[in-house]
Order: sequence, then C-alpha cells, then structure tokens
Amino acid sequence: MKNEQPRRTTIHDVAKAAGVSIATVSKALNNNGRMQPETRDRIKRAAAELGFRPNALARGLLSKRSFTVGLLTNDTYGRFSLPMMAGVSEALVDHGVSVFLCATNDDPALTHLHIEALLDKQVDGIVFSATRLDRRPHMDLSSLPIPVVYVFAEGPPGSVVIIPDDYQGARIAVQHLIDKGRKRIAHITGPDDYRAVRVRAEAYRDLCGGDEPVLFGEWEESWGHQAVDLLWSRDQAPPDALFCGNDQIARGAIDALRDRNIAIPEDVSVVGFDNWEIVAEQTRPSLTTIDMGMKELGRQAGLAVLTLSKGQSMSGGTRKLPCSLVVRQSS
Amino acid sequence: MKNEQPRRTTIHDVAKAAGVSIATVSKALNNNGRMQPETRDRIKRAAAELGFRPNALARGLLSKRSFTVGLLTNDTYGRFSLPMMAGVSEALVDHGVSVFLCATNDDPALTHLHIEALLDKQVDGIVFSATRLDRRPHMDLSSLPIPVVYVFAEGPPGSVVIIPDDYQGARIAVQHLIDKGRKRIAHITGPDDYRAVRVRAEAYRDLCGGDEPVLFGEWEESWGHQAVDLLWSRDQAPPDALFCGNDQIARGAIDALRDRNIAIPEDVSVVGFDNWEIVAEQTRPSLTTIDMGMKELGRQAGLAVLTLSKGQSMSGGTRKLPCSLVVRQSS
DNA sequence: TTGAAAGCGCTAACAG
DNA sequence: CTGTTAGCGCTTTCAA
Repeated sequence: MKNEQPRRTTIHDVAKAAGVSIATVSKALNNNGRMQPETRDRIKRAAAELGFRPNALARGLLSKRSFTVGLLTNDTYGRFSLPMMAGVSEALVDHGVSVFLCATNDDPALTHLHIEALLDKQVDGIVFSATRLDRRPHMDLSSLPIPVVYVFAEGPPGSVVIIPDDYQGARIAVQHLIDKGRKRIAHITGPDDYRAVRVRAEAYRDLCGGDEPVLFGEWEESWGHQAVDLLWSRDQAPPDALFCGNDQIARGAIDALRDRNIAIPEDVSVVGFDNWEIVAEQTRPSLTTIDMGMKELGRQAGLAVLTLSKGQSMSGGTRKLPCSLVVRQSS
Repeated sequence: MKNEQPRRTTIHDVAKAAGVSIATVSKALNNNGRMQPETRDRIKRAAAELGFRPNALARGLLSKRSFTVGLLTNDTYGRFSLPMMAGVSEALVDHGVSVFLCATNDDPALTHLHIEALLDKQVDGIVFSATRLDRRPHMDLSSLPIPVVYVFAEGPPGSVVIIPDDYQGARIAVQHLIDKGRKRIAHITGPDDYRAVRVRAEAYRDLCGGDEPVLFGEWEESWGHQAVDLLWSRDQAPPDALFCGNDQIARGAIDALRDRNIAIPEDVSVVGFDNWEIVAEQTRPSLTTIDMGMKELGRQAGLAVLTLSKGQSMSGGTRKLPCSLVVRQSS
C-alpha cells in the first residue's frame, strides 16, 4: 500500500489561475463583498476546475469555529445508541458539521482522555449520551468552555436535556389496550431503580388504578416468562392484557403464554416497549410496541448543540420527545 | 442556557507568565531543542497552572496532520458496527487521534457529502465499514488523497482490508461438534448471495463431506424453525447436530426442537454464529456460538489507518482475523 | 540558551 | 472593484 501525498490546491493556486489576489478569491467564493459578476464567475470556475476545497483547519483557526462536535457515549453494544448517533450525524452533516465519536466505555480516565482530545481539536460543542436516562457523566462537563447537550442521559440543572417521554409512551400503550376493550391489564417491567421504569409504572397506574400489581424484575426474557407464571397461578382471574417494560420481557411473556395455550391477541393482548425491530418482528405473533424515536432524539440533540455553538441562546431544561405506538399482531 | 466564551489560554499567555518568548515555550513543551532544565520546568509549570492546551487546528495547519480520521458506515441499526466503531475509537484515542463518525445511510449523495466534509477537515485517513463483507462503497475512495482502510467490507485490489476469518470460524464450530462425537451435522444458513455464507458452507463441507445438505434461507428465526421441520420430516435419520449461520437462525431452530421435545444438547447439539450476546445468552439452553471479534477488527483497522497516515507503508491485501468459539449450554 | 521572524491557509480590515 | 496587509496559534529555521 503506497501512500502518495500530492500537495492540495490552495487558495493561492486558484488566485494564480484566475489572475487575481487571494483576497479576491476568498470573497468570490464566499459570496462576500462586491465585485464584478464576471470576475466572480471566472474565479469560481477556476476553483471548480482545480477542485479547490478550503482548508477547514485554517478557516477554523480564524473563525474560532471548527464545525465539529464531539459525541460521548458509553454504549458499545446497545441497540439504542446507534440510531441516535446516526440522527446526530445526519442533522449536522447538512450544516457542514462533522461529529467525533468517542466511546468512553464507562471508564472515567478514558472519558477524560477523549474530552481533552476534543477540546484540543476545538470542537464547537459536545453531545453526551448514555445507556440509561438516569446515568450521569463520570465527569463534570458543565464547566467546559463549550456547550454540552445531554441526550438519553441526565444533565446538571439548567442544562439542555433531550429524552423520550416515557410517561406519554406508557400512556399510549395502556390506552391502546383499554381501547381494545381490555379490563385487567398487568404491567411487567424492569428494575425499579431505573427512573424510566418508575415513570412508566406511574403512567400505568394513573390509567389503570391499583387493581393489578406492577411486577418489577429484570430486563430479561426469563423474567417475562416467570412473571406470567406468577400472574396465572394466583387465585383471581388472570389478566387479559400485558404491558411489558421492554420487548425482551414481552417476548418471554409471549412464549410463556403460548406454553399455556393462551391465544394472542384473542385471550390476552401484549404490548412491549422499545420497538426493537429485530425482536418485535420475529416474535410470533409479531409485537405491538412503543417506539422512542431514538433517531429523532439524536437529530434534536445535534440541532441543539449547533444552536448553542453559534452562541445563540436556547432555553435549558428537559425536553421530552413523544413516543409512538407501532401496532403489530400481538394486540 | 447561557453561553460564555472565555478566551482560551494560548501559547502567548504561557510565554508571558514564564517570562520567555513563545518559541521557547513551544520547544519546552514539545521537549525539542536545547535549553536549561530549569527554564523548561518553569515553563511547564506555568503551562500547567494556566491549563494550557495547544490548539490542534493551528498545529495541524502547520504539520499537515490533523490527528483525525473519518469512519464511514452504512449501518444504523446493526449490532456489529457498534463494537467495531468502539474498537476504532479506542485504538486511536491513545494516539491522540479522534474519529469522525459518518452515517451514510447507504445514500450515495450523503456519502459524498460526508467525504467532502472529511476532506475539508483534513482527516489523515478514512476507515470504511459496511454491514456485510461483500458490500463495496458507493463511491470510488481509492483516488482520495488520503489512505483508506476497509473493515468488514470489500475494497479495491491492493487496498488494506480487514475481515473476520469466516472459514476458520465455521471450521472451529464444526470441529467442536465433531469433537462432541456428533456424526450427522446439518448446516442451516442465510442467503447464498452473501459471500460469508458461501465461505462458511465451504468450511462445513470440507469437514463433513456432502452427506448432509446445506440449507440456504433467510437470516430469520422463522427460517431456523422451518429448516428443522424440513430436516425432521425426511425419511432418513435426523441430524444429531446443527451448525447455524447466525444466532437468530439458531434460536429459531432451538425453538423448533423444543416443540418436538428433542433434548438440547443431549439429542441434538446446536452452534450459532455471531455471538450476539443478548440473544445467545437468553436462548434456553444458552447458545454456543462463534464470536467474530468485531472490536478487535475495529482496533486493527484503526491502527492500520494510523500507520498509513504517518506515511509509513504497509502491505495491502485482505487480512483475516480469527474467530473464537464461545461455549455455552447448547452443545 | 533564547528570541525574532517567517509562514501554514484562510478571512477581514483597510487602501488604492 | 480589487489588492495589500495583518493576524488566527503554532512550529521551525536562523540570528543573536
């Protein structure tokens, strides 16, 4: 693998080719200042012919804006962060801003290393994201000389935070079951030290009252399975609907229901959470679930850092983005 | 959200504080040139006190190296790319190199946009990755003025390509089954227009001969289910082992076996491919499978661009990294 | 041993 | 309307 480095064409090359000074080239290409349209055209043509592209480093040195932002994430395996990151990237590329990916691996030293590298590179801002909403950075980012936006993560008071609206998401899930005529809706969910779990449970209770219990457990299929066994071994009438805290739990529950020869959705409707498509679509019957719109979260976070990095102010606080219901066959 | 921008401390501030010139500061901090140890110390102390960090833009402008690389990926939902990206990021951060994440979304126009943005930002190199090995970029990257490394993707002849060793991976999977005393090993896999599928099938045939058929299908649980039905409805003795093309197919197969009251691993052993942990661990029994070492692939790709970007040469061609067997309960 | 000066590629005043 | 000049923050000769 050889590696040739032909000197890139600079503004000087364009100036020479067009027979003008570099200042004129600069103005022509940036549509600044006044000049004869003919000159401008000639310069632009010369630039195009030479394939001239302005050096962003030089530009940034002068303008104090690098048109880059950093994206910190601790999620190396998760299924949420990838669409989110894609959303950030997509939102910003249109504005000529590129995104530095920083995998922190939940390691404070590594995080520190990344942040220093980002600051050295003069990033215009930082997007911090985590694997769960109530996770805070291992480091105080609020004293950095650049704006920080938190997405799918907690931030210090007054900061810009963008998260899915878990309450509303749970609400439309339960409302959907109610609309289907279900009367005894149970809620099988994850560990109650997750804030999202508590918020969703609250929405559930607000709609269903306290008749059915909320079953807290693990984010695992086996817990869904187990919870169904629990519910169906009580003395009272079993539920006619299950609202599950995520798609894995829902899948475990569906398996357990099938073992008991309970028809879905005829006898029991099931709704999951996350719209983890690869699971939701393969479950039989395919799973009705809640989509948190991770890509849109990312996009908004991207636009937020962009705004802040331009020095424009924006109101801090937590912005909750609506979830949506994806109806499949399990309800 | 307010947005204060206190001017960053520059080399001039350090020079003033230490009572020397900026040239001396530069040399002191970079351990260049000769000077009294005492002076060097004094300057370093002043720099540390002021929290001075050199501006990478200015440095890059001069040195022609930006200490950044671009990572192009078309994978927005996949489970492979995230560890791979983390590997790239991890390998490079130690060298002060940051990684630009570019989600191309399989859109040629967007890809083009990203590449232009990267070139403008003077990236030292590009890592191209895809969702499947035989996918090539929508664009000719080989004529770029910077080195390009392909990971989990095909590249033009002579380029540096880093992929998992599918043949070896399939081999150790099948060998593991043979070692367990299995005699009739079937292979249920994905669509045969994937090169990885063909390579793995070849390894399987080389070890097992042509007695059992290779069943090509979809990367879906339902196909695993269906394939088991096929195999068990033949007139001949059913297999005593299944080597599946990925973990989803394996899971579908396991479900089908359970439906038939076939004991795993007593009657039939099952081995998957991908080590998609969230699936492999939740399957009952948990799934023995092949790990492609995506993170290591990423790390190597990162180190490769780094080498090339320094102008050092390295031999092109396809480097295959070994897969490993993760033994769980299904075998 | 240290400092002055030039220059990386570009933009923005200010002259001409 | 166009060109000269200064300077962004840094490294690197070259003189002192």
